[in-house]
Amino acid sequence: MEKENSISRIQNAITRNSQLFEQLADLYKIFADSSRVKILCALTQSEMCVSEISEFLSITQSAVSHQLRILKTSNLVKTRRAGKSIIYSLTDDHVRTIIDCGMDHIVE
Amino acid sequence: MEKENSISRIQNAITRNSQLFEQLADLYKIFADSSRVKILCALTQSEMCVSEISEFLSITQSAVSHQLRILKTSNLVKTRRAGKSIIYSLTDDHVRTIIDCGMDHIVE
DNA sequence: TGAACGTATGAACAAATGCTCATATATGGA
DNA sequence: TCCATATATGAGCATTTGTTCATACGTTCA
Repeated sequence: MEKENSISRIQNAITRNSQLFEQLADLYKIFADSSRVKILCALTQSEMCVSEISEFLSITQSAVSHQLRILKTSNLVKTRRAGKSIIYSLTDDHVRTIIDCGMDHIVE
Repeated sequence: MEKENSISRIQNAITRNSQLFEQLADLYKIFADSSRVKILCALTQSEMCVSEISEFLSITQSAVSHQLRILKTSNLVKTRRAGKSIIYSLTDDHVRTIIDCGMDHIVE
């Protein structure tokens, strides 16, 4: 009986927060691609412009731009113009935390 | 110049650990679906059998089973038989940590 | 052993995803 | 103003992914 109630509470929490889980899944979707993870990880160390990222990760400039757009739309990175280049950097430290969190699990 | 070297070091680290980023992305892929996140979050609170999960999340038994297989293959959940039921539970606390980590970002 | 229940699984299909290619936009310098 | 460089973007395409449906497998109990 006690377990029943407990589970009911969980169910309520989950159905009530269904939208929250969508958001959570959407956040992880962003990290669920190796190109994006590499980009984010690179930006963890230093801000970079598109061509730098492209060269270092050996990914097409177009592909990098496409991914950066996703990252920017999600507010994980921000931009600043410097002449002809556009320099990307992390919006805040959450990215670092999330990556570290995943790394911890992998190296276990 | 100093920045050049710094970036080179990052590049080396990234290309050398390319496989690591694949793994990281693969890990996040698992959390990148709302059904799986819900399942994992439910299991965060209590172990459950398939039909319980199915009922609580309003997801088909078949769909739940398919997702559970993915979670088990990834070693995020473990199973134990109890009569006709198979009871699923989290393998360890990493799942909790990762979910919390993402939640922190969302509620910011 | 046979029926009922709980779970797993394969095939098929629709939707989402990430890349490439071509091209557009924007900036700086001659 | 014209050209080169840097970045963005749309269309097309192949791959991946999650669900459904049908069915198989496994356990319990009469």
